[in-house]
Order: sequence, then structure tokens, then C-alpha cells
Amino acid sequence: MTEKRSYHHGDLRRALLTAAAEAIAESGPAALSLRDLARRAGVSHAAPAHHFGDKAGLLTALAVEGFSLLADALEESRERAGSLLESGVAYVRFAEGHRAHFEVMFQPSLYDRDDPEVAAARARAATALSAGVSTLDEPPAGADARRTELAAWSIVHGFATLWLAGAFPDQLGDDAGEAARPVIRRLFD
Amino acid sequence: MTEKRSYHHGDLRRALLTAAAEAIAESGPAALSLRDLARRAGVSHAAPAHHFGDKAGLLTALAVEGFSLLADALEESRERAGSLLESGVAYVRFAEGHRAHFEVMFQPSLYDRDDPEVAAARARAATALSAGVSTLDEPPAGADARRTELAAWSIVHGFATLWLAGAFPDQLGDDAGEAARPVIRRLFD
DNA sequence: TGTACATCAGTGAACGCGCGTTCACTGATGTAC
DNA sequence: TGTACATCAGTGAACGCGCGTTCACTGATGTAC
Repeated sequence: MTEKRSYHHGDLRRALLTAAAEAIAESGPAALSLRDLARRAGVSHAAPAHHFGDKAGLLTALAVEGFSLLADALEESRERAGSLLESGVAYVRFAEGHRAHFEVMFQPSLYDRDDPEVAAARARAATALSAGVSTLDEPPAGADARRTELAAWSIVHGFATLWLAGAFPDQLGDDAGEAARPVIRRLFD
Repeated sequence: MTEKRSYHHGDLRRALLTAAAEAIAESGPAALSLRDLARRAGVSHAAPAHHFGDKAGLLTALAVEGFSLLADALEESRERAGSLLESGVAYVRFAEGHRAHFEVMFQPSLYDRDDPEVAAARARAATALSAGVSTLDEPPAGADARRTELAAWSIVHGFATLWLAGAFPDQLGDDAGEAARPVIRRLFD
């Protein structure tokens, strides 16, 4: 808690990103202030500007991390289960487990969407998601494949968003991924 | 523009809600300030507090209006088309046409979710949505009906959210409702 | 192994800004008689 | 129809606060020789 710290923090960049995720999970991305993050990291209020310039810079880094983690989760699920259904569940689990990243990623007004690192990480996540469509028993082709992809993306994104917003009835339980499975399955009946 | 106004505004409450929707569409709900709304309405900066108390009060009123407009749109679509597909299209159209309301409605941390008017308006919208499920050719029952409802809600909500976030490729065109139709239809194949 | 120096990370004081809130006020409207 | 008075909507000055940004600074680290 009150551990002594040398003049140099060691890994302030990492600490600020972690603090940002915490702060966003508590109060949303818009309430974020660099001064608050500095306080959380135990560092003077001018230090964050050193690493990120401004708030958009920090959120850009968070978006990169988010898309990258999402891509990891989707790829991992595909290797493990090889099913679009389970990729969808992984998407929902990612949103629940990385709420702050998820919220930032899909509010591109908050960060620099044209940043090359963002574009690369997002492309990797998009590829991982669309690869899931080809794991279907009868994989659709052409326009049908695109429609299926959008439908799958929409249903898991909508479920995740509504779950995080607390819009669902309590009966659905505590586990977003498990609650999502029968709903996503409905898309393939 | 510079029209003269008497000491009393006439319908300041209405004017502030309209200004709020504009401001939110421009910069998001978190950037909203009562002083800015006062400026937009051409009124002194202390006037808004008179009608709404604080920002949460104003956003509560906006949420009420939003759920109410959504319920209207869903009911109207059901009377006109009587199809779950078209109700979904109406949902997406509502989100596109009332972006500010939509954003506020599903961020309940911004307003008083326990307000009785909010609860009533939200319940009306929920009823209108679930009524859409019973218009299916082979309406499901019991747990199946609930799953179908969640699936339908998720897919249209997800599509709307991703559309507003600018996450979809440009090829989808300008009309969110039309773009959504084939994707939603995929749920019923 | 030791020294000099460049580079870098973080400091802390200062500034100006927009915000929400308070409060005594004033102008307009509605109502009782 | 006219007058008196209560109520209400909006004013404008004042306040304190947290914020981002700037800037000269200092302590730590790494590197060349």
C-alpha cells in the first residue's frame, strides 16, 4: 500500500493503463482524468502526460490492448473448441472480464481510430471472428457468409452490451458466458 | 436566431431536452453540461437547475422520453407489419434516429433507473418487444420464447450499437434499417 | 573498474478555464375579491 | 372591469473545485571511453 518507491516508477506506463481500466470500470471512460490516474499510481499529476500525451493517447493504448486481448481470446477459443458458438461465448466473456477495454474499444470518438496499432489489433480481432463462421457444419459462402458474420457479431455484441448495462432480468444468473450460450445457439437452430 | 424573447421562455423544459439531445449527439452524454444547455437555449446558466435539479434529473427525463418513443415505434411497427423482423428493423431505426436518447437509455449509471416514470416507460417498451415474438409463424412457448426474445433483442441491439459506433464496413450503406433486415432475417432461417 | 556526461522519467508550482451550486433579486403570470 | 397579492420562472454575481497544460527543475539510469 504505502510501499516506498524510488524516484523512477519502474513501469508507470503499465501502472497507468491498469489504473485507467479500474477507473473506467468504476465511472466510465468519460469521467477519466489524468490527474486521477496519477493519484492512483502514486505519482505526480504531470507524469502521465509524459507517457501518453493526453487522454486520447492513453485510451488509444487501451484500445490497442483491448482488441489484442479480444483477438487472443477468440483465437484461443477457436483452437480449443472450433465452434462459432463457443467463439461467441468467448466474446461475451471477454466483455464481462474486460469491461473497461470493451467500453473504450467501441467508442472510437474517445481515441485515435486511425492509429496503425489500433487498426492492426482490430483487424486481427475481426479476422478471428470471421474465421469462426467457417467452423460451422455447413459454412455459408459469399454474401451469405457476410450476413452470418454480421448476425453473429451483432448477437454477441448486443448480448454483451445489454448484460453490462444491467438491462437483463436477474434470473439470468451471474455468468454472462453461460447465460449467452442458449441465446446464441438460437441463431443456429 | 436572435429573435427577442420575453423574460419567461415559454417552454424551457422542452427546449432544454431538445438541446440536450443535440449536444449528446455531438459529444456524448458525459460531456454534457448544464451551462452549455443554458447557452444553447439562450437562457441564464442557472435556469436549467430550476427544471431538472441536476444533470441526472435531466437525463432521467430524456430516458423516459426515449423509452416512450421506442415503445411507440415498436407498437406502430407491430400494428403495421405484425412481424418480429419488422419490429427489429424499427428498433434499429429508432436507435439511428434518436441516437442521443438511445445512448442514454442504455447507460443507466447516468440517470435514476428507479424513477417510476422510467420504469413505466421501459416496461412498455419491453412489452412491445416481447409481443413481437408472438407474431412469429410458429411462436415458441415457455423458456424457448424467452430465449427467442433475448436473441432478437440482442441481435437488433448489437446491430444498432455497432452501427452507431461506426464499427461496420462502409459497404453496408446509409440506411441502418435496410442494412439490418437481411442480418436479422438470418435469425429466423 | 572508474569517471564524465547525456538522456530520460518524474516533480511541483503556477496558470487559466469551465463547471456546479448558492442566493438575493426581479420580471411575468395567475388568482381572489 | 379593476386592483392587490402570491406564486413562479429566470437572472446574474459570487464561490470553490478539479481539471489540463506549461515549464524550469532534479534525481536516476545508461553509455562512452
